[in-house]
Order: sequence, then structure tokens, then C-alpha cells
Amino acid sequence: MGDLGGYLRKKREALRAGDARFSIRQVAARIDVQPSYLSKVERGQEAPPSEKTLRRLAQDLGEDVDMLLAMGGKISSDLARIIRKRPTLFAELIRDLKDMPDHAVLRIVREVRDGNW
Amino acid sequence: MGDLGGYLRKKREALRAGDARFSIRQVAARIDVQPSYLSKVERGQEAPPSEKTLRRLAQDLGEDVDMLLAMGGKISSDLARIIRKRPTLFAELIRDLKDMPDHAVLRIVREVRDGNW
DNA sequence: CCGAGTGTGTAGTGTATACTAAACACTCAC
DNA sequence: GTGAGTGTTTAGTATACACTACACACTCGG
Repeated sequence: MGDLGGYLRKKREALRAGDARFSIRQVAARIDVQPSYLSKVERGQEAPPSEKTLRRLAQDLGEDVDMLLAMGGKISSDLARIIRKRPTLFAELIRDLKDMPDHAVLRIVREVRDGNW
Repeated sequence: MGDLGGYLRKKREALRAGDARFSIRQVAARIDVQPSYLSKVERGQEAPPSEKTLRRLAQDLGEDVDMLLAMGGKISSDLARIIRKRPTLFAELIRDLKDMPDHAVLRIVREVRDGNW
């Protein structure tokens, strides 16, 4: 599951094929880390970057932030904050949804969004 | 919000009123930390304990684990794991529920549990 | 008075997190 | 063949996390 490095490398190389601006060095410069660091992250020689850095990376590579964070073993701090405000309530809900198939959860999401509550 | 220390102290002192086994020293011994450490935690002079320690504390004091963890700025690792397995899905749901009143969320919980999905 | 128990103050520790800085080896264009 | 760019290696760093170990000062029953 947690192969953040390999995923990042593949994604970057795909982008790089069509745009020279996606070299390790240039991406690193844009997201404000050392190229050596990014290189190691991509090869799994370093632990996943911080949330801040993962966010910039996601933005630069056009990837979903929540997914990259998850691959890095983290959860977006805004989600964490929401949960921590009503811990038992959300804990219950999330544990109940644990084994539900995606489509069932999605149905809930949609109904919630449509405001039938 | 985040006054874990004060909350713990109050709770322990309440228990202590009816049971001498709830001194700092004895609780500390049971949850396997130094009394000085627990003392500092209760007075907010130390950062919140680890998840492991908070769990033992919650158990010993008869408190809700998820709530104590939340007060300590953490989220139960089993919840984190559930979310990380389907990050975008849960991120969407949680953000949508952010501003919903408790009773509305509870209704969802109950419906989910009753298996009408 | 003394022994058991109470809470607390001070100092220090091991480990993880999240990186930086500088140099090395290679390719490729001109 | 050299200058610009590429990825990588090695070594080191600052900060936070999550505590321990030990000693101190106090109370209170017998």
C-alpha cells in the first residue's frame, strides 16, 4: 500500500516525458526542498515528507492531496481537526463505515450533499 | 478546548474522593509511567502523552478513549487507518459533515448501523 | 518521631522527524 | 571539450516527542 516513493517517481516521470520542467531538480526547486531529498523520497530511502511538503508536491504534480497524504501515512490536518471536535461521534461513524463498499459510502456522501437532512 | 491536563486532574480527583487508589502515584504505577510525568501532564507542563499511554489512562479512569485522544490532539490510529485506506472518499464525507449538527450525523450513524444500505 | 504515602521540581535521555549542504558522476548540446 | 543540466551519495543538523530517574518537601496515622 504505502509506496509513496514509487508512485511519485512514476507520476513525475510521466509528466517529465512531455515537459522538461518536471525534473527532480526543478520540481524540488518549486516545492522548496533539496533535490537530493526529493530523490531519496522517490526511492523510498527517506520517510515521507511533512504534510506541508506533500501538499506542495501534490499541487505541483497535479495529484490529489488527500491521497498523497494517505500514502505518506498522514491525514490532512483539517480533517483531523474536524474529527477532534466531535471525537466520539465521528469515531462511531467511521468505524461503522469501515467495511462498507465504496458505492454505499458514496451514496451517503451524495445524500448529505443534497441536503436531505 | 485542549485542556487535557485540567480534565484529567478533575476526573482523577473525583475518583480519588471515593477511592484512595486514584492517587497520582498509584494511577501512574498502573498505567506504567513515572508519577512526576503524570503530575506534569495534569498541570499542562508536559505535552500530551502518546496514544498508548492515553489509552491506558482512559481505561484506568473509565473515560472515553476517543475523547481523551482528541483532547491530546490525536486521533485513534485505527480510525486513521480506516481513513487512509480510502482517503478521498472519507475526506469528502467528513468535510461535508463538518457543519452538520450532531443529531443529523447521529441519524446517519443509526441508519448505517441498521443496515439500510 | 517515624514510616508510609502524597504531589512536585530538576535534569537528562533515546528516538524519530524532516529536512539541509556540498560534492560526485553522468549526459547531451553546442 | 566545456557548460548546463541531470540524478545521486554522504554526512550532518535542529527540533520535537515521550518519556525516566532521582531527589525534595509535605502530611498524617500509630
